[in-house]
Amino acid sequence: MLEKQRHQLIVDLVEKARFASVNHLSAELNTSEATIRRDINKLYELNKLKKIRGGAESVSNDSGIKQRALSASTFASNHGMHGDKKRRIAEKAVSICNDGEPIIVNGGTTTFMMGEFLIKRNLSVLTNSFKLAHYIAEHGDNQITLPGGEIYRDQGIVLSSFEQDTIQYYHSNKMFMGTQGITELGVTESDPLLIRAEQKMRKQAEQLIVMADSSKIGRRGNFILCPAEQVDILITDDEADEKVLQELRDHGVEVLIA
Amino acid sequence: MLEKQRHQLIVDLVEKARFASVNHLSAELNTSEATIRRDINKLYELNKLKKIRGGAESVSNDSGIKQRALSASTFASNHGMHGDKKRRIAEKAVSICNDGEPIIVNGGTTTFMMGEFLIKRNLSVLTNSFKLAHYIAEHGDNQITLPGGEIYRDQGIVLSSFEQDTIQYYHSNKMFMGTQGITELGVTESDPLLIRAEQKMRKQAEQLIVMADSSKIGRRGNFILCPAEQVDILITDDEADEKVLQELRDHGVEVLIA
DNA sequence: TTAGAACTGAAAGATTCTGATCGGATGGTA
DNA sequence: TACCATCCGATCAGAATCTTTCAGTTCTAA
Repeated sequence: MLEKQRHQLIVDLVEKARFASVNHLSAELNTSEATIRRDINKLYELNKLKKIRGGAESVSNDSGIKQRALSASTFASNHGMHGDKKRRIAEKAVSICNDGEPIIVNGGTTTFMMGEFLIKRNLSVLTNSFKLAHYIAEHGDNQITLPGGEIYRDQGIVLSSFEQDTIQYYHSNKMFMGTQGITELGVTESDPLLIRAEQKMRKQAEQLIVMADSSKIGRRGNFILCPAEQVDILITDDEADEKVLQELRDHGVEVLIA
Repeated sequence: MLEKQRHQLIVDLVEKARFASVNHLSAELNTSEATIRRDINKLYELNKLKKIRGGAESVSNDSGIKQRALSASTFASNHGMHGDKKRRIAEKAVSICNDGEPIIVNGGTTTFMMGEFLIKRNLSVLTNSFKLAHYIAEHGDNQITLPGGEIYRDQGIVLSSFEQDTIQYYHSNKMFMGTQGITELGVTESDPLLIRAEQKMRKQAEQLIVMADSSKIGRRGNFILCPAEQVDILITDDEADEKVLQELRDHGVEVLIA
């Protein structure tokens, strides 16, 4: 990571949380505390943040609050029932990507959490999630590609009614998607719009990777998206029903525990 | 690969991601780091990018860190020299649209201000401005269509390198665009990227409506976008040079004062 | 075709950055 | 106050990056 990028991330993190400790920053940016201290000193010289014992503080009172409101909504979902699990699953998902690799990410709350980890990596992302694209555009420097189409606010996605699409020029090894439920019968989704969006992108990727926290395992949603055989990898957490997982393995699904 | 091509690619990559490391660029362009460094130096001389340790940074966005927040920067510009004028011009632009009408809006700061008024109306909007789309999606309930493509952070636009595009299915009476300068010789723009984006969308609209505050009237930018004859309506403010306006009228441009 | 200019990749040396370490400073607690 | 844990700044070796130089290649114009 470039020094400038690190500086930007530090300021972002400080702005977002109002305060950030040296320890936290060094863990977050995967660098030594010495470097963080040096960075904080430089940013302090530039008046980009306040230096306080133990870390750094946001320099602006006004805009700080505004920005917090913005990002608060994005991370509000983090603290849901299965927030932590989802977050770890998202982390695991990003970790299996290779540097520089182009990936496809479908809209949804689970996949949205990949954003936090994607911005630390150098991956090229195609996503129909307007929210994810916006998050990465603001916080990261990944290359981002959006399909064309209309914005569906409720789903937070961009979807075109036409076959011709920017997507067709994109190719990737991995496509990531969330799900409402997965059983040995297949992957299900709750919203037909999401299904259409998913199917468009799925053609362009070789591996289909499904992310589902344990509450989704063995559950069935309203609409069937695809049979279990077509899933290459399932990422879930350690509370998933082992019986269902075994059935999925029998259908050729590789199961990863986050 | 020709040097010129390489330079273009480097600038593109830097624009898209805001940063690019020497290492990454040399891998991406399949050339030695020595060459990349030389290229970066040349492009730096030409002010096409900023040189930073480890790589290069996008030049468009000066003070960087603060402005990164896509939505925060939006109203900052409101308070610029011509902020009020721009705002009134944007208001006028929206006012000439008919309810329910589909319109095309090109990226840029002036056109962005249309957002504030668009959300109060019932118009269907096609825009390549990621910022504008985000603003309307958050604050309004208009139907929004985005072209597919990659996100260019500094311009805040989505642009595809391919001809095939969602845009081609869209048709509209009116296309709105800002400009860096307009004279009887034509409409000019500062950023070649914006030109590419503009020309794609222009084909889909019947009327071309240019928005330019008085400081832009009679001024010339770096790149010529189109001759004055192709402009149907010009919206400007009451301080515009009347002599230039008359010349434009003689070229068939209808001039509206906001 | 040839001479000269421009470009490229590689290597050497200078510069800057990073991570680790250590003594001293700071804040909290009894 | 005395003690402890933690944090900070200074320092140094090693790593990464930058500039310069040089030799080989490609391009250009006569």
